[in-house]
Amino acid sequence: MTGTSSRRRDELVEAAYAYVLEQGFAGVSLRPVAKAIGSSTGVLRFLFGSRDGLIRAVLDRARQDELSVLDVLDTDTGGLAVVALRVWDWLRRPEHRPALVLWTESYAAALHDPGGPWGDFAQTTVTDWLDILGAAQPRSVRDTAPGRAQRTAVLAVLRGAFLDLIATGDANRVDRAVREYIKTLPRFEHPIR
Amino acid sequence: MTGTSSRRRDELVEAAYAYVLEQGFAGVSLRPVAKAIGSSTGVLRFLFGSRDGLIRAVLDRARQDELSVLDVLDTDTGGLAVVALRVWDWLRRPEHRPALVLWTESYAAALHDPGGPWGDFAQTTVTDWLDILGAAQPRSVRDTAPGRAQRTAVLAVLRGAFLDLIATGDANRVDRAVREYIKTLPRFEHPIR
DNA sequence: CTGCTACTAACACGACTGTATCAGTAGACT
DNA sequence: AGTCTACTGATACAGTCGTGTTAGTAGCAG
Repeated sequence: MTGTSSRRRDELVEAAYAYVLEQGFAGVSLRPVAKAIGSSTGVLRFLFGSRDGLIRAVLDRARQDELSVLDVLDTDTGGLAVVALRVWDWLRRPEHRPALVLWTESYAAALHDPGGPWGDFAQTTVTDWLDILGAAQPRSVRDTAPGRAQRTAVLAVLRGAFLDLIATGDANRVDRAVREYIKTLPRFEHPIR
Repeated sequence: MTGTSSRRRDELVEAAYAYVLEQGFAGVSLRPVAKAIGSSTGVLRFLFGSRDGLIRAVLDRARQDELSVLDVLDTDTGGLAVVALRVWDWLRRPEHRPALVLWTESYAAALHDPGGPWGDFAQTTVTDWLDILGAAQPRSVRDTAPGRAQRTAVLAVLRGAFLDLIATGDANRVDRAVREYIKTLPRFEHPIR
């Protein structure tokens, strides 16, 4: 009954997500969360089963937010370079900063505690994005080692760049770095549908 | 008296560092740490002042470990491409994985809690490494916007790549991505001493 | 009305947290 | 012998943690 969705549960996940975006996962304990979102530990435990259940629910909500980039992506046109640029334009927006900080925290937590509520978040988020980028590569290279290496590099630049950006805030320098890297990619390739 | 170094303090920092490399910073609480390293909460508080003091000491130790790459670096020869490759050869070694996981955790923690014991770790580690990479660039480009963008991209690739590596363990794919990226850098430039 | 579902409120339990206090010891220096 | 420094050990306090329990309500279906 704890994984089931319900009206109230959805509301509380949304509120808890907003709370965690501000406070981070680290400091999440039931009582403060409950107080902040207008609930109680009893209710949270009823709806989510446990603290880990709540964290899993919020993490799912965060993942869903992360994958909202896909709405603006359209991997069928423009090839890897254009898609990479669209992703970057999403990543660099200041309003996404809290989500990226939270992403970083989740990634780190998953790395040294794979048994925790984060599960295989780190591994999954890498392969998910590699798949997304792969969809923008021409069919001829997509399943080759060079093709995998290329999208791996693109992902690495994007990840490294936003890490830099959220730490230093130096948008000009980082933005320039990403754009000049993307320029080196083959442009106007499009995958065959 | 808490920041002062002493024989016993140094031993305990070393032991605590080893412990944190395994357990991560998140789960660090005084009693378990003390027990694991053969000490007690009273002693830890005497030598480090507080839990935050202990964390700062361990983080300092970790930073010192991270900067041990400099011993193998020699930014005076080979230019940015060669230096980047040397850094990558350090990052990709399996025995450095725990340190990189810890680095990621510290970075994330510093991002959403700049007032905590991590201080400005995230910002500092970026600028430190940009400086290191900058030292490998020719003097002619080092202080230009394109030069800064270039070392920013290099750092981004390295960071993104090891994030990928420690999550997926797919050494072949990631290694190939990094090497092929580095190939696109101007080679055999050396900075004027 | 009954009964069911979804949800809420209040309180208690044992474990664990960082911090505090204070008496005590081993070793070196004078 | 005296004193100082560095360190140890034990115990205590107040607070927070996740979890458990139990009783209760509002709304709707029959």
